[in-house]
Amino acid sequence: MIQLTKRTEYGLIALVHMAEREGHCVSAREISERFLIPKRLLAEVLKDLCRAELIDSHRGATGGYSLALSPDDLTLSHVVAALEGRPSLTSCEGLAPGHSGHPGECGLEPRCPIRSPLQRLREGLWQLMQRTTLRSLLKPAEGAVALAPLTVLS
Amino acid sequence: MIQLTKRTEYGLIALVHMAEREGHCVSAREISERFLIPKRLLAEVLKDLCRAELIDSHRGATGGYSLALSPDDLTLSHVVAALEGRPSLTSCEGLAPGHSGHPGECGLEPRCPIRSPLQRLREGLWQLMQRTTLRSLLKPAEGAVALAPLTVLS
DNA sequence: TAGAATCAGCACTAATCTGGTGCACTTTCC
DNA sequence: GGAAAGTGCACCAGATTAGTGCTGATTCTA
Repeated sequence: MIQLTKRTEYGLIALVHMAEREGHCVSAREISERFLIPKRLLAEVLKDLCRAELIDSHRGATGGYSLALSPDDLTLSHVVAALEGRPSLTSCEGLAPGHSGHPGECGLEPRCPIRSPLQRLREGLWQLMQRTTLRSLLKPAEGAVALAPLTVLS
Repeated sequence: MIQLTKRTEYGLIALVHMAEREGHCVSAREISERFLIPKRLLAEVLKDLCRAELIDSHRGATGGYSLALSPDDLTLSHVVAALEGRPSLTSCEGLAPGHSGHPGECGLEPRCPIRSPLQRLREGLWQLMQRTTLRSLLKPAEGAVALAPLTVLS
């Protein structure tokens, strides 16, 4: 399915909130109460974002989370990679374009006719995510400009 | 998850095969044997493609399927829409940009901060699929040209 | 120094989705 | 009339996702 998971959704909401509170430390409780997100689940998500070094965590009574990157540098691709892993459009796609990893992964290997073109498509989707910065998610009106033209050639 | 389902994958493989045999009638059995796809599942997929009027079916002993559209007009967006439904990146997105359908669908309705920007992103993804024609999937080498530049503005 | 508030780690459950199958039926060609 | 093809509906099993429980570690504040 072509859909972001709830985890990614919650992660993005949290990141947007942190960006608007830049400089401050935001607790999981605050976010979960404000946006009606299950607190425990949000905590899992934030933990993963922390492991991916997209945010910093601060323990203790007045602890919480804050952005580790500027909203201009943090992109949707970072978030998706941290919470879902890098997307592979078809089951037989390898990781890198070179695809030196698991050559036998695709049962249709020698005859699969759609593999290589779909890899290009995935690259296009990935570019789209790489160009979608957290900043562009902040203010719906302004953000539009940040979604730059995308080319899917070669 | 950002991934096409097996159904879509099988559908694309079948469509590519039909395009290469344009004019002929291709049976589900032929495709399933050639590409090692479970026949019954493929039949389900082809049925859906038929309902979406992307292919024509011909019953009887020498029956089978054939393209209802030219490979230049049939796009990935058609196939995905027929087999998975139009993608909605987040759970709270409505169908149309106007979103007059289910106003209460999103529990975070008034406060969800990522909704509108992600709708724009989805539009970008959708454009990407609309510009990916069946023709561009045919010959990996030539097809590249058909993936035109994509703009995600406004 | 005690307590409260916070993050961290692990395991677990329930619901949903996906891939795949069974079977009986209809249509059409030979 | 029979074989070969598509159609319709229901069903099963495994994987994924959403969400929860509980315990422990850290750190601020009173």
